[in-house]
Amino acid sequence: MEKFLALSNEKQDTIRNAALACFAKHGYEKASINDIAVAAGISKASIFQYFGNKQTLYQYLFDYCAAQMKQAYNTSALEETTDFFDRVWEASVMKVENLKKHPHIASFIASVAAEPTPELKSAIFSEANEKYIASLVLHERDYKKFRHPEDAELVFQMLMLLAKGMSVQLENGVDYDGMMKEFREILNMLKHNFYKEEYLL
Amino acid sequence: MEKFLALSNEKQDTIRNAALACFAKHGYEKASINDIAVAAGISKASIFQYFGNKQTLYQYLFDYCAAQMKQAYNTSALEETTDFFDRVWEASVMKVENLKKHPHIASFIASVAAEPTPELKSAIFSEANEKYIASLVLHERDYKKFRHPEDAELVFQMLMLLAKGMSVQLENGVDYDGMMKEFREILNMLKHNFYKEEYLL
DNA sequence: GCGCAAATAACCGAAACGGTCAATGCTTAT
DNA sequence: ATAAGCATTGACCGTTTCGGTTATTTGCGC
Repeated sequence: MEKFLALSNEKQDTIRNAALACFAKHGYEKASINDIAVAAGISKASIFQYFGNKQTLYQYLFDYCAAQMKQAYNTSALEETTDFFDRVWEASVMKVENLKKHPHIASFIASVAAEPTPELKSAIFSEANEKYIASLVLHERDYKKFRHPEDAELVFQMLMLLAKGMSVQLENGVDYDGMMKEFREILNMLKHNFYKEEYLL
Repeated sequence: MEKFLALSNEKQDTIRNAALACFAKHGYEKASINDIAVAAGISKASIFQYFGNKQTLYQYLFDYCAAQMKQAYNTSALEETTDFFDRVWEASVMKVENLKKHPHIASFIASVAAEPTPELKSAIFSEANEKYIASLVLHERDYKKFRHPEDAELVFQMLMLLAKGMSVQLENGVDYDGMMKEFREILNMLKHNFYKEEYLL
């Protein structure tokens, strides 16, 4: 594996992305090293040169993704933002920026959770991370801004579902910036309809 | 193929579901007849007895899904319902009931669209169907009920995204009834916050 | 027990699998 | 220019699995 880490960063990225995409799409068993090699534009033998065997490559990708996902969120920025909808927006931007940089990590992690041999660490870790971010976004002190304070939690759950829908769209090739622009408009609209007038500037 | 149609409906269903799930998960190339046979609890040879070859089976499933999806929506009921949010609810119930009955059709159709040899008929047909339902749900005459009539279209787009998010959750094993209950609550909440008071009973 | 169709175990050649290795380039130091 | 050194790969290994066929077994009405 030192062989692989000695490569240029761009080449590492190409290979990682090819492997992540293949494993995500086909799962561990059905993704062949040859598929990955072709997708990466290198020879099959090179991959064995770099990683020794299929399992080691898979484990490496998993560790890489776990590390990358921890970096994805800037939690301190979230803590400093005072408005609920602004925090939702910030967290979404962080998520999408990360998705732009590493387009296949999310679907790879999702596919690991679906493996018949579930190292469910992945699902658990990934879910725990999401829950943690969620807990940073919704606070009780946000409730009072709502015309009907009891709506706040349901609005939040709705926004989580909305985010899932957006992720699907992005995976299907919808453009990032257009999607984010629409999402920004949705947040503004929700704010104007759900907040008391005194909290709208 | 007459051999297959002579089977009992339950057995047909078992085999179809197994095949749909395998093709949806792995795609045409990587889904093997053996996978399907094991999933269906019958022998590989039987599948060839019924369908002759892999391609014929795939084509049969595609035709079957297309036919099934046309039946899924009761458009006349939609046309008779006068309130926007009620129509959204009705269309969602139809979609979810269909998903309960035929759990793998949606993902199979989605996977056909992702085939490297895209008979893009599937994507086009499926999308056209969705667009048509959408056109039945939102009418201009709904706008006036909104506190801000210009919000109506964006609310609708938001609800479409929300539906996508819900589909993801359902595919991941979240229970149907709980999800639908939450969605009903969301719709009520939106209605109460977006409609003018005079339109709330 | 017999006849017959439905189901399958056993099998086919071909292809693809994970993995190895000797031969090729491609640098770089002399 | 050349030889050493190393990253890269085409060709190959034994094994498994592929789509598809065939010969045998099974279950069932009579």
